[in-house]
Amino acid sequence: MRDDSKISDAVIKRLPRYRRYLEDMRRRGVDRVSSNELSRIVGYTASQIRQDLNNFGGFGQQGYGYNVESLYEQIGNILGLNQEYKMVIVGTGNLGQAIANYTRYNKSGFIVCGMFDVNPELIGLRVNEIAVRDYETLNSYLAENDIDIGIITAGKDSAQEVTDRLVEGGVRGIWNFAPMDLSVPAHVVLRNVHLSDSLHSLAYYINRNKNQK
Amino acid sequence: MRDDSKISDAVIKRLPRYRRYLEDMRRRGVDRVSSNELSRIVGYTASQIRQDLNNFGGFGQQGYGYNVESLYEQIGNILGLNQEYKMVIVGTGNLGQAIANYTRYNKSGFIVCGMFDVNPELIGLRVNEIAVRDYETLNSYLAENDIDIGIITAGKDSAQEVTDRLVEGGVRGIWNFAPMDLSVPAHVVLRNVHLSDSLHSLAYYINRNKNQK
DNA sequence: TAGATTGTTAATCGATTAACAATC
DNA sequence: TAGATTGTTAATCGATTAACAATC
Repeated sequence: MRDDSKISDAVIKRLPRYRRYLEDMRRRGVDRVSSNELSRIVGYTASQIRQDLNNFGGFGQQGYGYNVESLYEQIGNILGLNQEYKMVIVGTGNLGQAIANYTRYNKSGFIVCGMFDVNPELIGLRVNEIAVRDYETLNSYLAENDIDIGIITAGKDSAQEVTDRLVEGGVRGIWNFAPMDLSVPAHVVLRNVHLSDSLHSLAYYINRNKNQK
Repeated sequence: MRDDSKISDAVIKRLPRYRRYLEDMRRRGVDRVSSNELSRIVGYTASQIRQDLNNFGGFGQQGYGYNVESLYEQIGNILGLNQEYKMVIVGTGNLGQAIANYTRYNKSGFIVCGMFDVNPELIGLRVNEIAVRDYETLNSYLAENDIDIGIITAGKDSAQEVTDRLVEGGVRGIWNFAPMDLSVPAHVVLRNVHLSDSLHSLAYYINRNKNQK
């Protein structure tokens, strides 16, 4: 295995996609796949697939290809999906609930342990079987529980303040849905989901297509 | 203005981000900005900012920089945010509601006109002031209304079927939240928000950081 | 005019693709 | 063994950065 820190983000972002298709094949009972076949399915070139995988080691076998089950597992290991991650969600609106729901159904290692909100009407309610706690208790909750990931589905105005508390509380990663850029120390990982940015770029291509007609 | 079709997606994805910061400056009453200042704020190099903008024309002025208000407007125009987009949401769970909510508050040109679901308990309800309609009526609704964007917040299993109906109904863009890749004809734009992929890549970096300590 | 900063060309860097020897 | 397909090096392509002449 190479020095992981040199592997580009572009490669890392493709891994979950490979894994998604391998999961599919695995379920369908396919047990081997060549980089060429995989290429046709996932839409990257066979060469790129081989390059990507060889950043982490030789998972294939000449003349045979890749074992689907094994490659699926290996990619999971690379991503760290063989572990559990404890998460808290700050902001219990529809988006926060949607995420809590999703991770609950989709039996994965990402476990929502706590949900927090400032709204007194929500505090104490059970959302998706998880009690909504008072945001004021977040600090003490983080002190008592070893939380890996903080999910920010709170409003833009409070997002940085929430972030600071989460970082202070020892989370190692932040998944941000607020439409702004947060600052975090270097040892904390930040991943943004900027929905409006995504929608705006969609608008661009819609117009481009229209103009071409 | 150059041939838009040659502009890379990387550039397009940066535009909403520029615009976001310009909006901020504009609100704070700043009226000019140099590529150097902008660089410090948005985090791309000044060189890249100038390159990006010059794909679409010369918006700056030598010795002065860029006019904040004007550049903000121009980027909006490039993205097509000076128009309105009619949207339908298929799948009225938390995620669908979150999006309906967001676009309603955030006074933009993206208007949710209809929401659709298969669940009889939801049909007829008003969610965020928009009536939830029977999914079976989607075809006729699309025939009668000129819808630009279809938002897929339905489950994975129905996502492709929903897509086909939306395409058949004449939408020009699809914003997909289902955790799978859809096939659409070339004239329809597809933008995916693969939340689990995003979370999985976050997991990778969390582990990398941990291992480095 | 002098200083500042753009627009744009040229240089560099990195990522993707092609090619092929190694080997199952 | 012959055929297939990987792992890996080399070539290409594209995107980012640097540099600077143009010009406000």
